[in-house]
Amino acid sequence: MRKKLTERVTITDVAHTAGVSKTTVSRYLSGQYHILSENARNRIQEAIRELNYRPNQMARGLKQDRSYLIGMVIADITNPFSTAILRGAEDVCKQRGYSIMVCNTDNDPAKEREYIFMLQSRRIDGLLINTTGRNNQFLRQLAEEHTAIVLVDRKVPELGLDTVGVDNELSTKEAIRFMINRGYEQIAFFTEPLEGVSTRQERANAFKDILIQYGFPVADLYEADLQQAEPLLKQLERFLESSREGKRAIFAANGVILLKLIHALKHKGLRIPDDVAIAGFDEMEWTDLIGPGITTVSQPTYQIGVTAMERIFRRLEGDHSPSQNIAFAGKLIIRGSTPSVKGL
Amino acid sequence: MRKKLTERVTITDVAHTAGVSKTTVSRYLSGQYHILSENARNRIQEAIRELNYRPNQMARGLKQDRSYLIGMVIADITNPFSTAILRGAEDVCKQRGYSIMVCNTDNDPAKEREYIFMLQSRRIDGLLINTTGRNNQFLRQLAEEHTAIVLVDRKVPELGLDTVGVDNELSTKEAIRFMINRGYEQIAFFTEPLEGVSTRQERANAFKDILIQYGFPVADLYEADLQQAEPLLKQLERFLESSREGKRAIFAANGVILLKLIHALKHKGLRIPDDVAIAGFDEMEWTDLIGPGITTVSQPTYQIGVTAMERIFRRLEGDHSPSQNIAFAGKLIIRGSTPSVKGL
DNA sequence: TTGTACGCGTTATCAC
DNA sequence: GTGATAACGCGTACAA
Repeated sequence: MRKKLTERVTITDVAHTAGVSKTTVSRYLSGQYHILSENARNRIQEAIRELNYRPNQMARGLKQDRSYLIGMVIADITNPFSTAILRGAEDVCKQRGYSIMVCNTDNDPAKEREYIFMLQSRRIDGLLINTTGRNNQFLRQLAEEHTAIVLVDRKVPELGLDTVGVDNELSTKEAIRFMINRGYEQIAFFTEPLEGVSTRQERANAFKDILIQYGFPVADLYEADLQQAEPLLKQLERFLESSREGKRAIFAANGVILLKLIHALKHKGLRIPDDVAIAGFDEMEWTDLIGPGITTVSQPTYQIGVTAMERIFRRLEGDHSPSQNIAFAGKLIIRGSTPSVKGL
Repeated sequence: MRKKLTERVTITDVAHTAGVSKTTVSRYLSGQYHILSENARNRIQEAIRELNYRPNQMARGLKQDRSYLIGMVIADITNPFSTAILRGAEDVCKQRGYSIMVCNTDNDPAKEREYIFMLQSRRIDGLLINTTGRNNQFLRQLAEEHTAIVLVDRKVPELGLDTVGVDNELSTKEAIRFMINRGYEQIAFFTEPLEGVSTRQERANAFKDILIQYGFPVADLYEADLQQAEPLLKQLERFLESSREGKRAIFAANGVILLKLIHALKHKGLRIPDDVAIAGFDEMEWTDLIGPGITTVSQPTYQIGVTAMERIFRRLEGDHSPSQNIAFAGKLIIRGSTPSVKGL
């Protein structure tokens, strides 16, 4: 056992110096002031101040079978989309005395699984997860142990869990329709691999649907793994070769790929929008500063975080209603990267 | 007391189904395989798998007086600088089975204090903090309770704690010297309020020193609170009115103010670098994409996070050597926003 | 209004 | 190699 060089102050110490019992102190700590004599209350308060006592959450948690801990499992904390959500989630947690444990998975199912286990060991009360979709059995397990789980951004219908995100179909259709109306005749949809990620699939499907609806002959859908740089470059070149400048545009399925595409275009010496028009998901702090400004679909990320966390607390408070799927409206922000095509 | 709808699986359950004692299971859990018979080991392993047992970290923590928890207190998790550090810290933690609890303070000392108390209640083993500098007494208290504390980015000399960051003096001087050599005759230094924040002070002082060294008559130092938009705009206008285009440049003390300045310049219809040259701290994902590219001082943020966390673990392992001040070299990344002045 | 006694799930001690 | 037992710090029946 670890040597305690400084003896920690416990509830017993407080009880002693206040001249009352542990029970009374415990009542004080949980705010049951009405059951306490004013005398006791004052003495306890004084003792706590004097001893600098802080209740041990591990002991409380053990006793109450509650950790007051929320796990947040995200693919990449470096992604502004994720941190904005985290920000919202954190604000709500703070207010309630909960803390958030962050876990970064890099979209790696193995890492995700390890984290789920760890969080399970810590007896988290709630979990906010942007899942790889490859650990459903463990998530189900967690849910059975009465952990309140909310899926953020990515859905897994078979799990029947609360979900919070943006309305992908509507937002994508609005954006693509806008581009069609601006006169683009070749519109490419760039996305990370679709497999298993609902968000990407919903956006890709919406893209295809709307193109069909407008009588486009083909849907140029490009999937690229972003682990390395080449796949995206290859796909981009494929598109550029098969299209004519002036009437072509790119739509990026999320902020990460949007950024990489802009980098790639710059690298190839192509101008926005003269050589290629571009737009995509995720408003970021820099999207209005690049070239003529980048047209984006903005998601209410902070609000998503707040809402997701509020659902968790609702569940923790005993709400057993059927699972909800909360989809916020995205907002199309039109900028110079998608001007009307010449001659319209 | 909370009702347990599902009985949780405990070490006792595992012991029963494996037909051994709790002690033996505990030994298994802590990896003392050499003391166990192969028979016992197999049966325990099987029982754990079958029951889906996960050891309760709260109970372990309570017993061992260790939480395996690290607190990370940052001003703004939305700032890429902070998340990159978090990323590094998280990677190191994961490897050791520790978890990180994130706390967002908005640079508000009151919030910071609340978080320190909460983390204290959770008996965190380590703390990585980007402090407001206003809660020194509580940090000292934490340190006395043998929490390993590492200050990130901002120093507080009086606390005598380990510190990890960038070499502000060197980096700033290199950047300003570079701008002087490029021919700028009026260089403004923009920063958030200096008071209490070592990083800002060190950079501001380095700026003044180098200007004096090169015989500049005055050091144009502008402080602006970024809570609202106007103060910065006012300061910017003040500089623009007192300087001539073509020979003037701005240096931003960090990434946040750099971004806001670029926004402000765009808002005022000023071109970079024609009307004003600009450079500043913090390389970000977009700095090479804006206009001719923004000259920046890049900090090894991920490495800072890794290093800070490694120091925490060093301390936890019993290293009692004097506190260190680890300063990484910044890297000047030269781009088009700071061209040579015409006529040089 | 207050206090006694027990248990939460785990590990450490000590004996076998 | 193994196991009984006492703690860790707290909350809560139950009794007073």
